[in-house]
Amino acid sequence: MITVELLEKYGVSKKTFDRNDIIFEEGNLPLNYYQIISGEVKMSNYNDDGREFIQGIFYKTQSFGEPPLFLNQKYPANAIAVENAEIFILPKENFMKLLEQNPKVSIKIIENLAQRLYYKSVMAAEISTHEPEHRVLKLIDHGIAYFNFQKDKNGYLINFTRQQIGDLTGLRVETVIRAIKALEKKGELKIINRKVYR
Amino acid sequence: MITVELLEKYGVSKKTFDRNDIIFEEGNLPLNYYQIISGEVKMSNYNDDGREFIQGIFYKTQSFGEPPLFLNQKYPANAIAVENAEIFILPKENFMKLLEQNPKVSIKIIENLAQRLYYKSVMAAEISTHEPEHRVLKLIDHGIAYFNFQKDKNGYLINFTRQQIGDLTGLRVETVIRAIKALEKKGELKIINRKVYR
DNA sequence: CTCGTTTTATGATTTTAATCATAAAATGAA
DNA sequence: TTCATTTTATGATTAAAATCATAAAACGAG
Repeated sequence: MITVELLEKYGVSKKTFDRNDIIFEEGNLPLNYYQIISGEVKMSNYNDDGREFIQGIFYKTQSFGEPPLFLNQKYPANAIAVENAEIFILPKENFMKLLEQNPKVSIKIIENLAQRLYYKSVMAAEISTHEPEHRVLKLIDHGIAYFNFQKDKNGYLINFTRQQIGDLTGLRVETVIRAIKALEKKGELKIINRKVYR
Repeated sequence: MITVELLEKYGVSKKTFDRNDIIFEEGNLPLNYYQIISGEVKMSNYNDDGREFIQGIFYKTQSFGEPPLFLNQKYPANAIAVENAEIFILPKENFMKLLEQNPKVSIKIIENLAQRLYYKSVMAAEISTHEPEHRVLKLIDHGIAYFNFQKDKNGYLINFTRQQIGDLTGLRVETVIRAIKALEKKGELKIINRKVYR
């Protein structure tokens, strides 16, 4: 998102997180700009009985957690490393100075926020008004365009677990399993030794 | 959002829309920047059997529909006048030139997108993992902060219909009616001749 | 390699909100 | 000011996904 050179010019630091480490927590005030060097990060909420909702999954070069930074509001969700991750951390003041002094970066930020808003619009409509199979398929098709799914001879490998798909679509894991089976039967996707291809 | 003077400098035009007029439609490519002068606009989706999901409601001074403009993507939803509305319309090229030549406007845009992303994050988690009463209350509390609800001696008047609340939370109107009654019984809000106060 | 954990899987049962039916009250356009 | 439409309301019924129970397969840390 923001080039390494520019980040270093403004005093960025690096930090590593192990699988399941918390990067920041819901309810806390934002202090930094975060940009992934390597690994995978999820932003998610937990309701009172521990049920998870995944707001989004982020990969290398992507930033996350900016909205509350711009609004001086508390984080609406937690950021957690899904696998070992290396992350650039830039203190808020430095980040704001960087933005001010480099107007072209603003455009990049706008495009990034616009992209995330677009995803949330699509998924909100799905979750509210469509049945499980439709939701799952929409998530998968969005993922092919914006998550880093790899294509091989069987098609795109959807490298999410059934549980993750459930947490992204507001469905329980059993419902996702049954929806995926039904979609396979309809020829919308393939299951090759438990892995999903589209 | 953007000052009238600046908009006029870049050749903005005004257009009026009657109640239920379509401003733009899902699937179309964005051609303009829209900013409300007066009236009320909703962005919403309809599923196959006509069920509506309202992405957001916008009032005077607010802009809407920018994300696809920045991404050169099709609109993910329709924009419809909820009541007679007067709207500034600035062609895309002019808007982009305005942005380029006025870096401070970018910051305003960023803050606006961040605010909308924040709302969507909160509501997505609600819709996915919480029961009707919780969802309705969260929408109302968000509305007090960000929609233009007016306070009087009974508290904040929630000037949404039960149907609108349903379309914003993914619930059917009967469920919303029952949830509001239950919330009144619990003392979370008041119903004074059919109007909801919080 | 081994063993505990996670993931996928399937069937039975339950719960919850949707749906269906109906109607009174309120609103608004002619 | 009348009449069609919208909004609020309530009860009965249904359908769909959640929940519960259980287990095999796969994975991964040690």
